[in-house]
Amino acid sequence: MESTRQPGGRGRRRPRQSDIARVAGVSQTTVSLVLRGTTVGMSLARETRQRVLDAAERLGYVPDPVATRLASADNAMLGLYSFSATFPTDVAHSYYPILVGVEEEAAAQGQDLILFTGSSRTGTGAGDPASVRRVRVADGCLFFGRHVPEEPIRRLVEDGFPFVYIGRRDEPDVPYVGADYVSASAGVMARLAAAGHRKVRYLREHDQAPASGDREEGVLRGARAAGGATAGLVVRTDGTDLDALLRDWLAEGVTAVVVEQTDTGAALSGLGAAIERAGLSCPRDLSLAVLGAPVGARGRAPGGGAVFSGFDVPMREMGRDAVRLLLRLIAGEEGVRTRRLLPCEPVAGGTVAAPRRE
Amino acid sequence: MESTRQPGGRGRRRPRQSDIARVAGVSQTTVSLVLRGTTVGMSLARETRQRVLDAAERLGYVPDPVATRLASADNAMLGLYSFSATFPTDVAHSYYPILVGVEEEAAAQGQDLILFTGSSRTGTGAGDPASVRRVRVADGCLFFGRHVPEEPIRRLVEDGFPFVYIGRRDEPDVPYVGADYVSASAGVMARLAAAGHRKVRYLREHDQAPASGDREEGVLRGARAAGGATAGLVVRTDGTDLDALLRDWLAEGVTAVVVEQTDTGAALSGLGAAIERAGLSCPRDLSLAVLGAPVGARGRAPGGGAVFSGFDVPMREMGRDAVRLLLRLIAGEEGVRTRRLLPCEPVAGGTVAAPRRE
DNA sequence: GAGTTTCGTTAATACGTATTAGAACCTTGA
DNA sequence: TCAAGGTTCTAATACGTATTAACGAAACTC
Repeated sequence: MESTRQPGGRGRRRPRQSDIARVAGVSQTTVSLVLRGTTVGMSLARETRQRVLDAAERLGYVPDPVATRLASADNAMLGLYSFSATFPTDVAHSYYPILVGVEEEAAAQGQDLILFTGSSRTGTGAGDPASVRRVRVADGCLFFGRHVPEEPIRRLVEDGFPFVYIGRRDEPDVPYVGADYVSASAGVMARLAAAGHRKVRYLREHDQAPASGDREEGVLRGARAAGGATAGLVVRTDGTDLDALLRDWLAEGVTAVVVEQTDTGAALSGLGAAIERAGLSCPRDLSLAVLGAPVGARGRAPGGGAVFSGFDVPMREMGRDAVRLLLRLIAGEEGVRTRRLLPCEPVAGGTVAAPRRE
Repeated sequence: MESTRQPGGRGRRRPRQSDIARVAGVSQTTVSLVLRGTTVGMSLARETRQRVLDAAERLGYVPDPVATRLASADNAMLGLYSFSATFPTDVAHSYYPILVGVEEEAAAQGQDLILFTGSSRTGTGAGDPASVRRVRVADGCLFFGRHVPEEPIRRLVEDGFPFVYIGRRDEPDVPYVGADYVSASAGVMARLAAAGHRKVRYLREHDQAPASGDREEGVLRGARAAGGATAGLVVRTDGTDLDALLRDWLAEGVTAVVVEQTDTGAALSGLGAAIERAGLSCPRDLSLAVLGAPVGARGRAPGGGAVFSGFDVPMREMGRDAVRLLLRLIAGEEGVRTRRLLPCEPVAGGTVAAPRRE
């Protein structure tokens, strides 16, 4: 690729501090001092300052983020690195609200966002250490995605580069902002028990992410607390025939199903379709609770336009909080709580009712 | 702020090329040549090369991406500036597929994206000239959003800053990648006429964007070509009572309605609701065509799960193509077609049928 | 009026890598 | 023996900004 800074022909080269210096009749150092805000002990004549500012304005100067960064300063840019595609192609892009929150808070804090792309490409591999290292052009970086290579993250920790993970992590020393899936999931089980359900099944996908493990732990904890039967509680959906599963459950006297909500939402949509195919209605024949309401699925519950019962994942707030935490880390603040779990809002919804009496 | 590069106390400084050079007993230049792969005309002794590689391996060298970018005069960063919020909060974020396309192509081309939020740091509005000028931190920039302040754009053109608008623009000298709404809309009218419709109405929102104007022009052109009645063809929805409108249309013998699809999709959803309230079915009682199928509205057509008839806006491809065009502009290529209109895919759909015979 | 402080500015350098223009040495051919 | 050419490497510099040390001039002290 041709150099950006030597555009052939018409296009003017982008102005740098030395250009301003020439126009204003001062040195590059002075320009830097004026634009950067004087360091302690430095003072500049008001008139000189104004001349520099005018020249900068006239030339349309904007600092080069890379050079600024190399000279070791902050450039008001936060990185955003996703281990899956940042903008997923399928409709159920469950991460979208996180982006909204990140953008909101970044804008409010006067930070721009650098979206690091290519993290999902097969060629370099998502966790390619060299790929992750790019994030250093930013002052700090947010990471998200369910599956994360540990090696590059460890490197960043060693180097002392400020970053925050969106979603709970097991590795020590990794700052994160996550959701308290354990409590929220236990709460869902408690509400099912309170509604009278004694035989409940938990449908989750085959997944190793912490977010999945936390939900399962919460469900099991809630089941124990409710004293209900827990044998065979958990079922994974890899290749399962959901229609057969549903029949078996009903035959066994299962009155409620808890479904994990993941990126794809495959388990939920699959089960919903099975319920409709069986000619059943929810919550009349079967109560349904969802752990983390799917973003696009409002009013899509089988057999009506009800909102799913369960809880809401505070994705937007996670995004916002992650930005705030990252900025404090960048600022080098002491005593910041670097591992945070946000509470999930319970959703009463319309897909859970008392079990039908035979 | 603490420097990232001086990890306090024990942590050893990251090795750089000069460290390798010292260990291997060569110059920094040689290290760079070895690690980067020799440039044309350069040759290195196999033995030297190996010594350097060994030293690099032993020291755990990883190139500093910031320095690399500064030295190669290529930040590999494209800007993305939206005149509305980059990540709209509401569900019908019709721009989303554009983002998908932009990210895909940027990743494929090894470019990162800088997202500008409009109101940054200065706290000024989205269209503020000072705000727009900030995009110059990137090598080039993509713009999108229906309503655009012209002044800052003109300024960028003057300065020769490479940028591409996503969506057609009227201003001369503004490179863009848009969709050919005129042809596509005319095509929809032609298909309606071919299906036997003689009395058609066009419902659009009150809007000044080129995308709206193009659709109207296409509809009118298509109507003329079909020789149908065009009097009172166009109706705008600002505050209109859609139920009354619908009644009138049916009384007049209107058999098909063409609806413009915009950001909000208000016209379409409003009309759909009116049709359902009137107890009518589509396409039995009224054919419905949409100019640019709404992203989230698949299977939401009134009275059934049909796909809307009309055309698809190739948003993803627009995003990809815009990135490609921008990179060619940045490279200073000559003879690039800088104003492109992409064809829209016709969608047969299920909401258009032959008019009902009385 | 010599010494000290303060003010306003700049020269020099650092950051880590890429690239260009040779230097030093060796081989070859006449 | 000398010029021509090739091979292997390095010195110097560029990239654009931040920072430190220092300098000249003016203002103050005694």
